[in-house]
Amino acid sequence: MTRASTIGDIARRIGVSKSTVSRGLAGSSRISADTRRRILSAAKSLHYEPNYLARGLSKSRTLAVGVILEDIMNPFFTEVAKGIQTALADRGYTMLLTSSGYVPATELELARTLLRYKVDGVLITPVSADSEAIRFLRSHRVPFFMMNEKTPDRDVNWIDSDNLAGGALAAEHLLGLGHRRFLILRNGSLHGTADRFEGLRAALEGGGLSLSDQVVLDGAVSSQDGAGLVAGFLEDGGRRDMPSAVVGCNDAVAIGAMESLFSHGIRVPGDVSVIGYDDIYMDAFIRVPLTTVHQAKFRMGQIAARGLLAVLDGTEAAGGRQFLIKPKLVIRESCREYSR
Amino acid sequence: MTRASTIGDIARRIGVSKSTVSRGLAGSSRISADTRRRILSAAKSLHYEPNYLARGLSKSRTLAVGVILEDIMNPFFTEVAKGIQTALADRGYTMLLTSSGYVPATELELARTLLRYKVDGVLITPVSADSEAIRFLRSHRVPFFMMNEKTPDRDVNWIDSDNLAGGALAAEHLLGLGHRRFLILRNGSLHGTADRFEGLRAALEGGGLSLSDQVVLDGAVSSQDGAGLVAGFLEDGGRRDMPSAVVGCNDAVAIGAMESLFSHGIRVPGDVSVIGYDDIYMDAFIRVPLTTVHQAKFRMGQIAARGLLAVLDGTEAAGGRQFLIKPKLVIRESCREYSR
DNA sequence: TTGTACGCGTTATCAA
DNA sequence: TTGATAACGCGTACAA
Repeated sequence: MTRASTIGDIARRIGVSKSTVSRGLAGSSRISADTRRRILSAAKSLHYEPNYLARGLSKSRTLAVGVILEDIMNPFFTEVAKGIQTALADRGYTMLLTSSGYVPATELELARTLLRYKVDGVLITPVSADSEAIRFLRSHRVPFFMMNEKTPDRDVNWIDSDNLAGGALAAEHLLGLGHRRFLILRNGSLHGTADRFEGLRAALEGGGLSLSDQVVLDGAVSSQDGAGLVAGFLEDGGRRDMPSAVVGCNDAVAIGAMESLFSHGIRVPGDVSVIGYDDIYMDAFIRVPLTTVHQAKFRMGQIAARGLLAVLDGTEAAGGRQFLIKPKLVIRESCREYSR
Repeated sequence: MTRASTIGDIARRIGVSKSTVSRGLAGSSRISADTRRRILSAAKSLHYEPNYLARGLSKSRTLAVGVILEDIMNPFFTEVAKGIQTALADRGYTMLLTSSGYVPATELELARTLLRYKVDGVLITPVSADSEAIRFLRSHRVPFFMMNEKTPDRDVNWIDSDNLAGGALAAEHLLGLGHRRFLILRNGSLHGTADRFEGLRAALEGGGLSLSDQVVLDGAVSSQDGAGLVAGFLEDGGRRDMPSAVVGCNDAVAIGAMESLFSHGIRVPGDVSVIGYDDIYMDAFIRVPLTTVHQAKFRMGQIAARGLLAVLDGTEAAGGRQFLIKPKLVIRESCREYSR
């Protein structure tokens, strides 16, 4: 295994010093046109590639940004990643992508690893706004941007969609269709979905309904969870008293729930309406195209990445950039007017 | 912004040399229990984190593996990534995940970037077995493993599913259901799907059919492509002579095609049968659950990652590990017996 | 068991 | 315009 060539090899080849080669490669102005040409040609024939470890060590900047997503299998997050990717590529930054699987310990481990690789900054959809990973990033003073999550803290950067408004949007749609009893699949430990639940609750009470009349199941995050919770409810006698609408805290959960309803012989939207949250691309393809609340995922990633870069450039203060995106209702086929 | 602490800081704090600290943190045996304890405690109170750039530079190993996928939005690839991730994590390696978007120039750029970050090896689902990225990796002698692709080259590592057999599997299923005319959505420039097409062709001809009687549309890779190709065909007069079955070169394409059929008032499987390839998780959730050919995605990633690690360990030769996985048919609801 | 000295590949500072 | 030298943080051969 032949060693990769370095600026030292180039220097030796054409008889100049390493510093001259470094300047030539960096496109510095203080260098003669001729030596620059010789340097470039030698670099090419030696298949030279710069060593970013050495460069990073020397400059204390790596041009790499770490990204921690909650679940790489959920198209919501990968679309956010695409937004990040384009924004970073525009500026010559590299994206180091990782996935926590919603596990706080993994999230912390990933933050730690990224820090050790000396990324210049981190973009993260945290499990919660005060997860250990977030505290870790803060205590180590790594520039970072939270996505899909918010916090009252004034010195943290975040971009989130207005989950309270979104939850209300979903509730009002169902109320408008005449629904009065709901099966709500939430996740109390994920702040974003907790807010959606709050918005929902407020809208229900605004409509004169009591939360205590609703069925609330906690712990939903994946489509498996959604299917499992619904199956458990139905097989546990819930069938006799089935609510007329199911509310998923995200689309994955709603899709799983819908599938479970079908396999128990319950039709959507004939017997029961289902609504989700996120507007992932597959919503249009599923068994019954899903009515949901749209989030601007690509833009979320893009804005967060650009905000982080602004911080890294030093053109922005280190913290306190905060964005709240308005969600909007997307009506497809999974919700229908309630008929006794 | 306070500088991150280093082994030098620890050394100064407790009055030993940097090498002693290095040994202490590495868990070397040649060190007294007492100094080790003092080192560890100082490291903790200083919030020390090792600098992987420096370590990598010094050891010429980074414990990082680069991964280049074709499309991070396609669940096929993210499931492969999960397999990789678990295999790498078991061994303390970090996964650097990237996505080429099927663009050869991007793929090359990513390979180059990963090399510059001095990853120990690369796992890649290449656009083709002799893409520039692959040639780049070979010429730079980076240990790598191709996934979802194969080559006759004896010294390249790869794992692929038997696409010829898989294509035949799909064809034989449809033939068995009585179908005789097919709309085939292929992609000639992606070797894997080209093989599927070959297997399909062979099976058709084995069944006494001629390829020239079939409708073959090229350039399919995403669900948008599938939808667009079908829409183009239908709106261009294909409707009058619609084949009884559509074959997608992957599930994304098949799902897009199915959606387009529906929006043109053609029922699946009532009027037309649809078959895909990959068995991505959403196949079960879509409008008409998709009959498809299963690929062991998670295992593919896992095997490739373990194979690469074996090479890095030096326990295996640098090249020539090759795996062909048998695909299998998964029957759902999108294909039905042909009736007149 | 511990310390000294050097190398990894690059950039930056200063002098020539 | 160029070169010598130090520095980035860590690991390691060698010496003590």
